[in-house]
Amino acid sequence: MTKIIRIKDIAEMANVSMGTVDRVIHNRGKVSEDALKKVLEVLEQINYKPNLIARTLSSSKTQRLAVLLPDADLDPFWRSSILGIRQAYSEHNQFGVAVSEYLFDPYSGDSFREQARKALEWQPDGILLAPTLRQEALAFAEACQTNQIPLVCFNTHINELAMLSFIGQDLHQSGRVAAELMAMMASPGTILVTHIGEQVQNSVHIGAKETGFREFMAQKGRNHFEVITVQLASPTSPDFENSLAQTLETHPHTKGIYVTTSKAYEIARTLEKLGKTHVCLIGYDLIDDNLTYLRSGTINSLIHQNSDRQGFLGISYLTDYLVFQKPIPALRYLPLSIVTRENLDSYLSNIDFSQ
Amino acid sequence: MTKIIRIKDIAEMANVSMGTVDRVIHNRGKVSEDALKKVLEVLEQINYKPNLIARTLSSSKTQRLAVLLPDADLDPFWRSSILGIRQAYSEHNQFGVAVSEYLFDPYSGDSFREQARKALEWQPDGILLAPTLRQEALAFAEACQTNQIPLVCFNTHINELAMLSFIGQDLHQSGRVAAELMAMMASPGTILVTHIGEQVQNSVHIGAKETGFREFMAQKGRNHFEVITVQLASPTSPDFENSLAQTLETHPHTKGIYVTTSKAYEIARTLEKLGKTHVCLIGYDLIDDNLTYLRSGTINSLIHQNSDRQGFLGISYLTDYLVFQKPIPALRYLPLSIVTRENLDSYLSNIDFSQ
DNA sequence: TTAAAAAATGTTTACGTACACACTGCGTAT
DNA sequence: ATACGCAGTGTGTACGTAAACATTTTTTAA
Repeated sequence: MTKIIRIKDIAEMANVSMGTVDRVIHNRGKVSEDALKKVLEVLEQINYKPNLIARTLSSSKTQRLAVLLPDADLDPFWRSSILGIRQAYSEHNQFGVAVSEYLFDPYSGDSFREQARKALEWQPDGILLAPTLRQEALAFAEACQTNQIPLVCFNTHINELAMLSFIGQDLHQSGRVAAELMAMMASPGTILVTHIGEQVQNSVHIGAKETGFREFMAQKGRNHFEVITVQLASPTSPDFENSLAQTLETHPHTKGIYVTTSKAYEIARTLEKLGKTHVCLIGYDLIDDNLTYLRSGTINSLIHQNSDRQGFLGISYLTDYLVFQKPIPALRYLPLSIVTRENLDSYLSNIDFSQ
Repeated sequence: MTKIIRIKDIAEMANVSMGTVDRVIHNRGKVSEDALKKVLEVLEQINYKPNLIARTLSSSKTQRLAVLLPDADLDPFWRSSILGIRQAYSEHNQFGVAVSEYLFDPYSGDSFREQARKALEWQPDGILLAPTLRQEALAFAEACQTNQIPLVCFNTHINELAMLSFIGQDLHQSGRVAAELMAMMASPGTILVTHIGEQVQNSVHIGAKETGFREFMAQKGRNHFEVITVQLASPTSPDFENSLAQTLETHPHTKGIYVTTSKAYEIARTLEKLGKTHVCLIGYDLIDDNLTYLRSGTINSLIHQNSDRQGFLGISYLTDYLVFQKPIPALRYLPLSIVTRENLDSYLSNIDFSQ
């Protein structure tokens, strides 16, 4: 059992005071070359590990974490992210972190900019961002950089955006998983890749999924499946049902539908109305509406994006970085979880992510 | 921002000293009814949350955690558990926990008893146990109870065993998931449920899986599948291959094999030799041998028991309980993760479980 | 009734770090 | 010569809790 080495011990070894050692460790300057050298030598030699408990207790400054993500009332997809974030907060607030949520309309640049402004106004020490809007996110990231505020992003990866860490999924591979499932479950025929009233800014995000899906199908399903991309109207518009019904008429051998977003329930609802529930339907995310149809069997499988975990890890990473000054990974891909009727509950029962 | 309430504040509010408050909080006795009442009233009123950081710093006693599980060299299944345990250790040792591993031969009661003895000899403050051997585990749990050492179990649930917390999976449901997958992937015909040279003590453990599997098949696959249970020789014996070959001859319409343990690779190897790789093979756990055959396609799907996470959580729970004196859940079921060729890598890349 | 024992209560210190503050020389400006 | 600034250094206190220790009050026994 190696005895713990304290700043006091280092000071004694280097024949200086604790204050000097402290200044060296934190690069606060005001140290003579002579003393600096002596302290560094000792540090080198003994591999000093600061006691994070003591450090946290001592500098009991609360770290402010601003969270910037779409309003779950406008898109239920984000509900689970929020849950993960709150869970992380409840576990970490004892370490002196404060979390403030800024919710924006995922399709409004103005809304984003306003919330971003408010977030910065709060003078946070770290920011967790869901960069759904490309241009706006880039501008915001730049603002963070000039203000020296560490930024962690989740869910949507934007290449050029400078950030401390990204937490999300491999979208390309996620498309391949969907295709694999489709090949397992659907009979040979036409497979639709549907885009539902999507905004332009999501194109990269969704494009990767489709590429992966088609890649797998080209390799493994060539002889059995014909993949066709269709654009449907927005579910809020009255045209939605018609556009789907018409598509199914145009492609009478449709055996499967891949929905690249969390909106599979919209398709499921319409399929049930049209009496076409035999079509194999694969979508994303364990939001309530999807679960209903997964349970009823209209949705055959969902790929779980682990958004809850994304949010949880986002806060955890920022806490580790700011409070404990631990290194955090630049990229964290979460598992591509396949959810079916039978293993659904085993995912739902995990409301807690600790660890 | 609600100001933090310290013991000192409580003492002032109740008109007693800090010492008295401390005694009340920790039930140390030596407090008059009068004072007790006053303090309890204040505590009731203000919902006191102790500062765990300060608490840990103050009582800087190292907690010793003994881990008792099978030797991964004797059964590779346990390798990932160890990884999770070590990961948890590396994240928690800053809070003053020491972890010592005691590895036993999973099929030898003597080996277990010896390691158990050594573990207790070390005088641990908490124990993490994989109770693979029923009788021995029960005896050990009793010893823990008389010694007042908190016990957390993982992987194998034993009903009558008194423990602080269990971490594992819902085995019955896991069988259902396997059946669901089988129904998706296999053509109609005979499905074998194989038991490979299993020991008697595992019977309960494995029985639950088979029951779940059959339950699903009875409900959903009645018309397509015939489920037959077969007992194969141990893979270490030369009879193994023969016993499988013969079984396949006896059941010529075999379209799927469900292996209730992590030994699917043994079947896969033999299937490849026999040239019968078209049989749909479903097993458990991401151990290296299994991965090879999952990648080659001979194994169609694996159910991931998240053993790494089980180990990680085991240590985390004990740390929370002993160091931070946090309440921990009595039962924690982990997700029944479905792993296929396409989402395999997304599971493997998650070497870190933090959070 | 009083000394001793026991119970109750109060006070102090330690945990390891961070940081404000105090102090020491030394050179420069007044 | 005295005051001042300044770099370098050392000291003290706070963070909130736990636990050892010291003191007071109450109870018990002779």
